[in-house]
Amino acid sequence: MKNISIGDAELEIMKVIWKAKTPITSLDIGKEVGDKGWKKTTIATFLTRLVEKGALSADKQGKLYYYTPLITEKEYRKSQTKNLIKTLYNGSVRDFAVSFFEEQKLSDKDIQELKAIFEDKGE
Amino acid sequence: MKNISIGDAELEIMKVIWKAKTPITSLDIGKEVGDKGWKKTTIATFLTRLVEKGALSADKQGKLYYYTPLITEKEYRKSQTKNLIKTLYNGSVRDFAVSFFEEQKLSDKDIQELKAIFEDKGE
DNA sequence: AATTTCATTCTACTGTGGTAGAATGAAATA
DNA sequence: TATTTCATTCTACCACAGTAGAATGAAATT
Repeated sequence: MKNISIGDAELEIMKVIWKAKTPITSLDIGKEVGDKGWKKTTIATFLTRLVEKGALSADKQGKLYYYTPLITEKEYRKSQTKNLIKTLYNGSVRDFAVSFFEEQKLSDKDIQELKAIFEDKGE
Repeated sequence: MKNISIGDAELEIMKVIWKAKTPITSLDIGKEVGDKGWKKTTIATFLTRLVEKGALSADKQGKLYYYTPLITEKEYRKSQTKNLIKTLYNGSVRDFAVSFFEEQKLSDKDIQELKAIFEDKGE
């Protein structure tokens, strides 16, 4: 469970792959991130590095590689959140949660929803 | 309100300065972070860079510089949290909050405390 | 078969952060 | 005053991430 470090640009690639739900080629990735203006080779570099880091696996099917995530988006979000709490709140989830709710503006509806989650947890 | 980027090691320095509450010299910073095993010049580099980035101000009093934070720890925590939500949850505080509480294990006491905060907010 | 196409690989440049030795300059001390 | 001390500055190296041109190799097309 090593902490893979994924850069901002690399993360955009991961997001596309996560969203795809099924193995995807660099061609399709390129289409998805077209708005970023990245060259094909740039995307290829990101893919290579993500594979090296163990964030993706690459399977050659015929002439193309199909990329599959080795970490789920959920896991990644969780590890990043955990890391932020460790780094900024001394690892105290409680401290984080308290200041989070003090500072973020949540709508009444959001609060209701969270209360509901708590009720579930309380059982 | 530009987003200052502070590295992990630099952040350790910031933490010491935040904790100090009052302007502090690199000498005292060095004492505080002694366990990190950083050389004096390493700490000096961090300080210089933090000043360049606008995270600190440096005031020469007599022969020494006294460093003062230009961002508060609270502001920094907030901006980092906001950034994480933007990066990983499409900017939706609600989505973040929901999955956060679904995944983190909070004690009953923590939950009580959070409920209390909600009550306050609800008024 | 010759040529074009195009994904992948190789190589490389840039900026930033972690790290620190060497040089500097001024105050403290001998 | 000569010397030592020591914070600050200068310079530099490495790793990593962002970015992409050039080379490669194999399939598709002519």
